[in-house]
Amino acid sequence: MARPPCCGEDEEKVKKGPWTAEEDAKLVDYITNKGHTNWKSLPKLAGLNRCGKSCRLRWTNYLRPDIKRGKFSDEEERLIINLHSVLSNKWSRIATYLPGRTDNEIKNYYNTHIRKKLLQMGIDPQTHKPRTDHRQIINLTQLIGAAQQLNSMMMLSSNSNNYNTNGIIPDGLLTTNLHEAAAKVQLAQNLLHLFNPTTATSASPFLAQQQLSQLFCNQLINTLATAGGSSLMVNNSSNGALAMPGLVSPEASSSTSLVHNNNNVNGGGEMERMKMEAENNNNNYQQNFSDGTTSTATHVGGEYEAWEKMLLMDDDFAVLGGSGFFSSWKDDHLVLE
DNA sequence: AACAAGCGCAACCGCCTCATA
DNA sequence: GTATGAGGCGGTTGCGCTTGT
Repeated sequence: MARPPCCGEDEEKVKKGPWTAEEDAKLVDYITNKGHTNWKSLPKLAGLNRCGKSCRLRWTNYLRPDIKRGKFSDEEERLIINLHSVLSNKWSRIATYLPGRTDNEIKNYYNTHIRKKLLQMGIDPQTHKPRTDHRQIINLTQLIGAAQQLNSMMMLSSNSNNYNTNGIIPDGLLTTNLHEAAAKVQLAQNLLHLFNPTTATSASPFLAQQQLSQLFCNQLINTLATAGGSSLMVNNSSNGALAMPGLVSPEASSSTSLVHNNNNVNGGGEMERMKMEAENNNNNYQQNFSDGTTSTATHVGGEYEAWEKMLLMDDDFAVLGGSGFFSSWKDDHLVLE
């Protein structure tokens, strides 16, 4: 049975449409003095002929005192793109990283401004991957540069002498740790998926793109092999995904890829899967490291939050923009055929 | 100046989740 | 275990403003 409207039989009497200044004042005045513990009863108590849901939306999206209005800064825009590439359309989650901005505002901004920009650059605004249907390819040189950057990072990560007793590489060497290394691996995987020529049809008219893809894949694979060797990277499962054997899920008897299937189709990919796995395991997720040590992470406010944070904030993480890989994506990295 | 088209954004709609009885 | 309802979320709509012709 369908749920009745939130305002029930009073619906036809309830005002809809734009709010007047007088209504705004009433709502602000009431919430300032009494707060909002029950949105359903609030309109009546505040003297408003509005549905409680409408009041809530008006307050959270417009009247709240901590709302930052005005144009989004470049920094905010970059952050939104980064967040969206990881969280997909989870606007409320994205909004938590932008103080003063509402999910609705971010959603509108993305759908009107950012989406257009990405499309113009040949990037699919939903998947954040290049749109092959528009004969547009990413600058190979830049991608190989990314792979080389990954290489040097992996060299440090793969050497156990670089870690302290906490499993973290000291700042003096590099501000990173195994988790960051895994994030980089995830990047590599994304790139491989992006450019894996086997995903192109043999009838593809874009031979040049395929050749470049093949070249890039070879470069990247060589770079990764040099950096990590078989001790760090293994070929996992039939999909050819690269795995990091240091991190093993509790259920899996063999290495579980941290990096495959990060396709954002369901808004999360592998990281979301790990979270779900953690939830199904009483919010715990055990990490078994190559040196025999283990650590258990919790889902809520725990390791996965940290993971997410790292993926979102790390300047070196390619798909997330920042000052590292693809730092100039905004300006020049796309080459039109 | 008048009109059409496009754009931006506030607001709404309907579904989902979760707490509670 | 189930039903119910409030709150939350993402998708969509529609109106007013701007820009182009």
